Amino acid sequence: MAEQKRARTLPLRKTQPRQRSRPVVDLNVLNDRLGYFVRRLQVWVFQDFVRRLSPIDISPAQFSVLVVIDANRGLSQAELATTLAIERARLVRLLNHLERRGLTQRLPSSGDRRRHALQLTRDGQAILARAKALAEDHEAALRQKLSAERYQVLLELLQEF
Amino acid sequence: MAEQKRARTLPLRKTQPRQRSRPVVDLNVLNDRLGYFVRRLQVWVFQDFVRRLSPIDISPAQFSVLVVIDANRGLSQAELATTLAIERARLVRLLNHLERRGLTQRLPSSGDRRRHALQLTRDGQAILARAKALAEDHEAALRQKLSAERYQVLLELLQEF
DNA sequence: TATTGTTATACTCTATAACTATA
DNA sequence: TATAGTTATAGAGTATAACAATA
Repeated sequence: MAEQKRARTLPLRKTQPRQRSRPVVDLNVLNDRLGYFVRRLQVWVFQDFVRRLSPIDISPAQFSVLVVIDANRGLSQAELATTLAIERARLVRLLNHLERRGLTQRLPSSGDRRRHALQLTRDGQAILARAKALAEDHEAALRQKLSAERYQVLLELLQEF
Repeated sequence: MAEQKRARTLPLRKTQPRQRSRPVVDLNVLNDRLGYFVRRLQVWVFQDFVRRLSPIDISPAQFSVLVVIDANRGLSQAELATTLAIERARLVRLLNHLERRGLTQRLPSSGDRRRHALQLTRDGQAILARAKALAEDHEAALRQKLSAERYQVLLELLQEF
C-alpha cells in the first residue's frame, strides 16, 4: 500500500498564499470525520504490525487467535470467534492454516461432542513468545509515533469502548 | 459483530469489586494493545457507515473518493490515490464502478495527456449530497456511542496524527 | 429446534508486477 | 528514465447460506 503522507500539515511548499496550513488536496468534510482518521491509524497499525512480524509470518488476526487460545486453553471455536469478532467460517480456515503449520490443535471436548477444545502446541507456544516480543516492539513504535501522552489517552478511551 | 464492553478502567460503574467485571474469555496482552482497540472501533465504524449508506449503495471508500473529487475538481487519479492512501490499481476499478453508475467522469487533462481530470457528474453531485447527510447521521451515532466528550478528544488526537 | 463446526460462493480489499502511452 | 493510468493475479477478509453431527 502507498505511503500515506498527510500533506495536511506538511511544510513542503516554501511559498503558499495562506501559508502551508492549507492542504495540497482539500479533504473537505473528511477533516471532521472520526471514522476517517480511525481508518488511517488502523492502516498504519496493521502495516507496521505485519512488517514487524514478517520474520515469523504471523498476521494480526493470527496473533490475536494464538494469544486468546493460550490464555484460555480448551475454549471452543464459537467462543473464540465471538470474542475476536471473527466469522465462524473464517476462523475454520484460519485454524486450518495454523494447524498445518503445527501451531494449534483441535482436541475432543469433554462432554459436548460437537465442540473442539483448542490449544497451542509446543511450537505454537514458542512462536507466540516470539510474536509477543515483536508485537511489543510494534506497540512501542506506535507509542512513539503518537507520543506517550496521546498513546495513553487513546488507549484508555478506546478500552472503555 | 459482537458488542464489546471493556469494563477494565471505566470509572463509570460505582461499585464493581471483583464481580462479573472479569471477562468470560481472557484477552491477555490484547487488553493493553491500542492496535486491537483501534481495529474494533474501525470495524464498528465501517459497519455502521455501510448500513446507513446502504440506501444509496455508497461504501466508505467511494464516499471519500466522491468527497475529494468534488472538493478538488480536476485532480488526477495519482493525486487522489495518494491523498486517500488507495492503491492506484484499486482506484482504477473503483472509478470504473462509479463511472458506470454515472457519478464521475474522466476528462482529458489540459497539458499532460497522461492524466485524467476527475470530476463529478450532476448525478454524482446529487448522490454526494445525500451521502453527506447520511454520513452525518453516522457520525452523530458514533458521537453518541462514544459520548460527546470522548468523541471530541479522540477526534482532536487523531487529527494530529 | 438450536448449536458447532464445516464447506462453498461472491464480493471487497491489499499487494505486486508488468504493460502502454506519454513526459 | 520516470510517471499516469491500466490490466492481471494472488491472497486476505467479509458476508451469506447451507449442511451434518450433536445437543
